[in-house]
Amino acid sequence: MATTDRLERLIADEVGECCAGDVDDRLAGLRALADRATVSEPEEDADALSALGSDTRYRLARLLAAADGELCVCEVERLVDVSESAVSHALSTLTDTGLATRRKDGKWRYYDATERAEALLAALDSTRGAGE
Amino acid sequence: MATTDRLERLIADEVGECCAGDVDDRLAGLRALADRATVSEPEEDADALSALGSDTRYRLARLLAAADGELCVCEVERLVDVSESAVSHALSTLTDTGLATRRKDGKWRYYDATERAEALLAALDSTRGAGE
DNA sequence: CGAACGATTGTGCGAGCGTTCAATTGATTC
DNA sequence: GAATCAATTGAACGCTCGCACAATCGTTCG
Repeated sequence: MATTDRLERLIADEVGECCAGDVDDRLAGLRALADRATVSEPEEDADALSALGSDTRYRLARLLAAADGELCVCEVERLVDVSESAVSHALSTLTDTGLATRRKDGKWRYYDATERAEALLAALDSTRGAGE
Repeated sequence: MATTDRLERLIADEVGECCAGDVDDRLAGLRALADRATVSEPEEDADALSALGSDTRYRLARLLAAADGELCVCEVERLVDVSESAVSHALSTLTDTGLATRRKDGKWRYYDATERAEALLAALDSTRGAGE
């Protein structure tokens, strides 16, 4: 691990003085913080977020969430201005990352937004324009 | 706009028969859906999501949210395994996308998670592993 | 079976992202 | 003012991602 020089100076700046014990305490606090910040499946989370972070996938998720039920691919396709292939790719990604569900019915495929997608979009809606 | 052939066949499959009025009704519904799915600042949303979608930025946001107060860059820096510059870049991106706040105090810079970041992380936590 | 159809999948290319390295900015101290 | 220090910024590299195009899969119907 790196030197504790800078951390030592930070503590000295903050509380005036600093002894070795203070540095140890701060380091222990940081380790506890790291533990607290650890979640079970961080990659799943990041995958879902970056999936929703693409324009077309974001729009598709909005559409699926706004619909009061599932939508057929051929319906969604009319509402975005990308190719049919791109829509299929995007919906597959959303499904793989737990943001949409897929149901087959004959030749048709129906998609719907999952609880997780709706929760993320709701989180965005409830904090829009909030500076802090 | 493209042909309505496929949509017409979908409606015929779903409800047995289909007249021109049915197609028009469905199209009107889809247009209404598109309106409902439109939000005021979609790019802001997508920027925030893709910002959180990067591994290091996700970890940093988790740390800031788990801390009960602001953190100095030199503290955060010890908790991730990337360069100091990368941490700075990541924190700047989080700040630009409304997921973190920056405060200057002398030589030191303190960052904190915004309400928006905490809402998104909470949404992920509350839906972890939920297949839907 | 073979044709028609909805949807998916693979490929290739251009654009954008994340990282490191090097240089710089602001602020503090001597 | 020069030196030191915390942090930021810019440039460049490598890599991934999103899209369109073409081919393919799975289903339905004659």
